[in-house]
Amino acid sequence: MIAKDSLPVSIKAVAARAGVSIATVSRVINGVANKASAETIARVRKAAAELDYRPISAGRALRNRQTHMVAVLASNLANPTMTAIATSAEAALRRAGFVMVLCDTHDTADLQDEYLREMRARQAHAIVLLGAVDSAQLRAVASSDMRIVFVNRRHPLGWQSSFIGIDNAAAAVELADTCMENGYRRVAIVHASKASSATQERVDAMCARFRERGRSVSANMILTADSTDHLRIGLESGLRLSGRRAPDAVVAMSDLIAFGVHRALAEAGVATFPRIFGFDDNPLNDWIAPWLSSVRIPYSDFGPAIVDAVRDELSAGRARTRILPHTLVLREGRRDPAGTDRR
Amino acid sequence: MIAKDSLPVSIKAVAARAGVSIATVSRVINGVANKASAETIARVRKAAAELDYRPISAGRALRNRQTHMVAVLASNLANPTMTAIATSAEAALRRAGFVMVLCDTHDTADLQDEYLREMRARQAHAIVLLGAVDSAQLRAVASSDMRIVFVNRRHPLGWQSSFIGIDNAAAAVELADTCMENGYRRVAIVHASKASSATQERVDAMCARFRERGRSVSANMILTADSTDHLRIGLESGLRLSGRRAPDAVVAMSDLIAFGVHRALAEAGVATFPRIFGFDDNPLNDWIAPWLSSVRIPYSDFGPAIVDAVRDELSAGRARTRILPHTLVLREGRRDPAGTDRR
DNA sequence: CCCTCCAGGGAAAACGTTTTCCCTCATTTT
DNA sequence: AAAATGAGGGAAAACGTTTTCCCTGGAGGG
Repeated sequence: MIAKDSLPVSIKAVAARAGVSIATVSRVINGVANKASAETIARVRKAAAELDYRPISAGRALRNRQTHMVAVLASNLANPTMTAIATSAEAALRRAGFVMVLCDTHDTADLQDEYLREMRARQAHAIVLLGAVDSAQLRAVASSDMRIVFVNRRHPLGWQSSFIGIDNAAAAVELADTCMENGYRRVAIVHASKASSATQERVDAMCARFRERGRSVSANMILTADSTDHLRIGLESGLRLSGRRAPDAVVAMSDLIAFGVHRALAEAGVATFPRIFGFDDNPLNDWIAPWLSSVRIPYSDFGPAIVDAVRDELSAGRARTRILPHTLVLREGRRDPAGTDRR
Repeated sequence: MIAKDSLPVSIKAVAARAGVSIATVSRVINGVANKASAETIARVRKAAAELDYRPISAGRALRNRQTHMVAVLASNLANPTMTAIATSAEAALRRAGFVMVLCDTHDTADLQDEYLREMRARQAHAIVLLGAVDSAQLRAVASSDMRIVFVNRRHPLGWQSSFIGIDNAAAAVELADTCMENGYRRVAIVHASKASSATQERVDAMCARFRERGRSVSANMILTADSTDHLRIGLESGLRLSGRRAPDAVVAMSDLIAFGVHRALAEAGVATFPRIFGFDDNPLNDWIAPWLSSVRIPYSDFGPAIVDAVRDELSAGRARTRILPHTLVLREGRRDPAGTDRR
């Protein structure tokens, strides 16, 4: 086997080896019909294969003014659910011929802006905002031709835009109903910032449902904490909760929050453990959180949906909303450290 | 506020607006000294700011034959530890002026090859192999000038190369010693494919240590399963384990494997629960796996180390090995579903 | 007063593609 | 037999940068 040239092989090299012009090579590579004889095609293919040629993407990008690159801007990669969605996106994008660049905005406008600008400069094919936050560039970008897809959280300003997510209100209603059917009378709600449309929708829908069924929702049963770290929010809220008369159930607006609550209650050594509900259904729950019931987001459906959205935005559709089906996963596993399950 | 041009603003526009040539704009943007008067610099800066100009990266890439893009090829993004490292890498790379493209090779040679070729075509600044597998392109790429950094797993063929990871042998010895100090006489070892240098080193070092201290290591206490899914490996091994006389301790070569083992034992309803050890120390362990002791990999140190490696490879160093410090995190939390902790 | 040198800045080449023209034959149609 | 058509393929422009030359004017030194 011959050692490869250390300098990258360009279309010129292939053309020379095949004895044709670079135009012909380009056309063969791109499968342009009726522009080369079968014999020429074969010769070019052979030369390309022998040299292990692959077009440098910078040249293509310059000419075509677009790369086959999709940027995923996630608000928090420490959240396993985000990475699960990103993982699904990666696979689907690869199958569709894209590569994924993954960015963590840490839920800040500054970082999101920085990345939006960077991705514009890199001519990303599309940008997926996995948990968008309001920011200057986000507004500016609306007037450009940039393809943007919102996932989980809608546009912070409510502007019309492509969206992928679950029906948060419906899921919240299901949770409320489940609580009432199980006879839980004292239900605590723990949530992160309501700047997130998802959180807002969930909390609002739950409260509305309770009231609709004639239950009052006391304000001090709705807890939150000033942080972007869901674990911490859960922990702090859980500690505050453990100081009072115990609730029958706790509904956390994300699994991470639920983890925090659970830990707080466990460490506080509460006597009776409440039923705990979450959102997302972390892929690991079956394995390590058998005490957690959760609204499962269909991670693996997100990838394909994102690819669809990216393609749609390209053609015409613009601003389609895709609601993916969620499932309420009820788990009955041990719920407290002492093993004194109440059922 | 004026609506932005929908067509991207190029260096030409800035030059026109500032009344200078594009050469000057380029030099000002790139901070080339002694090539522009203070006044000119100010004018160019102003024009660039007003147009919100940022150089299209394709142009740069073409000219400079390199992008500021680092590809991270992970063997399994479903593993939270991998994503934790990737997350750390993302942050560090961003601070260093790079963007990260994240790829999942699913531990297959085909996908790794496909991505290696793709990233060569995209002129990635460097490639980080987070769990490399042997593949044709991996061998081919050695003779090119591509910068490659191996993380966690060394080069599958043992070739000299940049490496970042922990001292697996030392950690394994610590684990073995801990087991012996605690008086665990029947210790089971569960591992994934030994094609991974990390796994190999861990298992070998543990066995060696046991023998060194005069303990025999019976083959039927070393379990594995034919899968790349660590959870499944753990589950299957755990089920086999639960059919026999219970071990005092189980050492899993990754936390995911440990999760699988734990679930198997819990579902099998074993009477006495063994102490369980893992590797990686999943960031969520403190919250949801208080029964798991684990060798903590310093995730957040990986990002900076990767950036260093990427820079080193550039200049001269080539093939430096960076061993990051691990910690054995011992947890004493409830270990079994029935709460009958043995201590 | 002449020469040298330097700061400041422009023209143009080069990077690797894709695609639009254009040209040349050979074949078919009138 | 002349004309139209079409297949096959090449030359060159264009995409947006960076950087190498080159030019000009003025300051400093002899």
